[in-house]
Amino acid sequence: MTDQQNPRRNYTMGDIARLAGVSPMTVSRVVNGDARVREATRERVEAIIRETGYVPDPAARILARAGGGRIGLLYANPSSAYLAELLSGALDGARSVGLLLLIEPSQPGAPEEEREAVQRLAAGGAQGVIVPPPLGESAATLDAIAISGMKAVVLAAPALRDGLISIRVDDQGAAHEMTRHLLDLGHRAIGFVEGHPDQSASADRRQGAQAAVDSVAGATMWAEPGDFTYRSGFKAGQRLLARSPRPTAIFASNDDMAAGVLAAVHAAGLSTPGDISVAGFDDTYLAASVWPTLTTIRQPVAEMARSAAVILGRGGEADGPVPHQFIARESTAPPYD
Amino acid sequence: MTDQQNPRRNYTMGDIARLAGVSPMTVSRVVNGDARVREATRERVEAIIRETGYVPDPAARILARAGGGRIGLLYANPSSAYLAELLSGALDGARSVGLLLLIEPSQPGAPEEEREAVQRLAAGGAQGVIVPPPLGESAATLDAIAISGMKAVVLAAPALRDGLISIRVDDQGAAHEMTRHLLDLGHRAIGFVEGHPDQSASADRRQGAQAAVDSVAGATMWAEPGDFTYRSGFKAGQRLLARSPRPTAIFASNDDMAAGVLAAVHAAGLSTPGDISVAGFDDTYLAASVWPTLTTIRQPVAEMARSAAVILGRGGEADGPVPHQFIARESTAPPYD
DNA sequence: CTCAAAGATGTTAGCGCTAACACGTCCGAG
DNA sequence: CTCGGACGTGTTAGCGCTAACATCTTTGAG
Repeated sequence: MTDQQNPRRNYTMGDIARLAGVSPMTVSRVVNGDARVREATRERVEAIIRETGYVPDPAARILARAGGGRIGLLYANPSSAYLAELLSGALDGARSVGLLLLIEPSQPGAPEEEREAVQRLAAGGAQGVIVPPPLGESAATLDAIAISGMKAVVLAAPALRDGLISIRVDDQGAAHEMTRHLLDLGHRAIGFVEGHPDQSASADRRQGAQAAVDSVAGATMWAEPGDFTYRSGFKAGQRLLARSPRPTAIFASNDDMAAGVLAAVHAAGLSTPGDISVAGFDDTYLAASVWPTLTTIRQPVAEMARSAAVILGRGGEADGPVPHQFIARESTAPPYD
Repeated sequence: MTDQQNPRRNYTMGDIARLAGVSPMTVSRVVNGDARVREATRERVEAIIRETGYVPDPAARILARAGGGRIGLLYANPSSAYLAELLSGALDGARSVGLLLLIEPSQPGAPEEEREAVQRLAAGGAQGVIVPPPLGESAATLDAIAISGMKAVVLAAPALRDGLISIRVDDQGAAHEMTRHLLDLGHRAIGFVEGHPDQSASADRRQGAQAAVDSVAGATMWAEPGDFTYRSGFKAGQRLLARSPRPTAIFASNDDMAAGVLAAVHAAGLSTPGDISVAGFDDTYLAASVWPTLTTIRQPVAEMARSAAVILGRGGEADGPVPHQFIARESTAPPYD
């Protein structure tokens, strides 16, 4: 009955269909890239869509898919440096496969909270869930996911359970590469700051670094524990600087800790990279903000999140480790000597 | 009380209605807190809901409200420290008033991108939009919002256009309070690092600080420009430390810059708070991570985002400035002398 | 008691979209 | 020429929920 009443209403699929002289179903096919549409028809519809700026209503889309088409993204507060990238990537990936992204805060370390976050996602109708670190190695979260029956893609962590899909960089290889860089600059006494012991990437990175050091005669590496926080990096840095002989380069397992190391170096009255080279890992926002800017390894978080969303939507597997990238900045240089 | 019931299949409103022996409409009324339901009925339905763990399908809800019930959240990359809090708050607020939150990345400084982000939100059917800094003071974003006809709540910025609602702390008062703290400790030569000139909070904070300094005889303040980045804080810190007489305390307009100042202090071979006290603003994650931890002003970002969502959903106004909180940590102490 | 105004609940009709199937066309094999 | 089937496109029937109105049930004033 009500034909054209609300002027400020957005176009619906029906409007587009009318304008293009086809049925709504054909518009739907065009929008979803269904192959069985004649080229001429497709073009006509696409022209109208472009003209009107039509965007299909996600809610209706989801609903029509009978409860399907929803995926969840868990997020943990502390990794806030990640968050923006994680979010853009996941949002983008979800949009590209026509999924609704449900976003749910979790609280790593509080099993009950973790469980509830997963349950809320399941209750919200999510069929799959993207699990960023450190949740991907938490028993509480993984158990809750298993019970819920959702598919899951874990980011930057191994697939600890059957059915999990893992998307990660080659931590060991990347750490090897960074260490190699320090060795090539001429450093022989290298300090290493480990990541959180509960995350397997920590061990991987350490092993990669160690392997590189072992491959060069006369090179030594001292490792200090850390937990991926600025503070732990600061303390580990202090311990490493107190050693004698003092390392001429310090490689921290992530950027936050590298920034902490930087503070420790300065607090000790030394300079970077003049006295001590410092390297980080992840290439978060921080890496390019601190002074001097950090030489680090770029982990394509947005890309990884996008893939995760696509995999959850279309099915399919991760195809091997995600490529990382070595980023040379100001914090590393040859040892003064 | 976490029942371990299986969330296998998702219940629909019809299921709940059948189990409670009422019509779906009555369940809808209970779920939405409609007053016109007999107490006995309400209780029966609520019991079933609790038992089954039923959660109404957001997509269906939105759809049924005929395009209504959607609000958008713009987000800007650089403010990543904010993001986690912003997101939790907005998500929470949206949920509490039954709205779907559309999240859209924007790119402050790129007018075309900003415009498109707003348009995507409008095309997605958002009726209102939450605008975090620095977008709330960008002409491109504000114009696009005005054209789209969406309501908008700007966070931490003034209402630069008619119809905008602003939610912010009393920047001037908070800065006054922090400066007062430094003065009370005995500092008389105070350095101030300004925020980005395009954000009005920068001027507010500066004025608050200046007013406090002016109220104490013999106290002086030197202000250096900055732009809210770590790097600008570092540089401003260096300039302030080069002054003579050297300030004994430096108040940076946000935590990122305060961290930069800290680095500058250490790079100059000085210590905090022994030689120089340092204070920040915002109380982001960083403030509690750096060493020494920063004395700062807590801005309840999550709370503000939650209110924004609720205001967009229910209508209503912001009621005056949001209360801030002074947080004393390790980075401030009496001047050594 | 009666009747109408409240009060409580049910019915109907979609919201905008997409499965699943039905219906043309047009083709080449027989 | 037929006819089966491939291909394009339209039709039908909801997905789970909520406005708007219809339909009962209470009330309590008169």
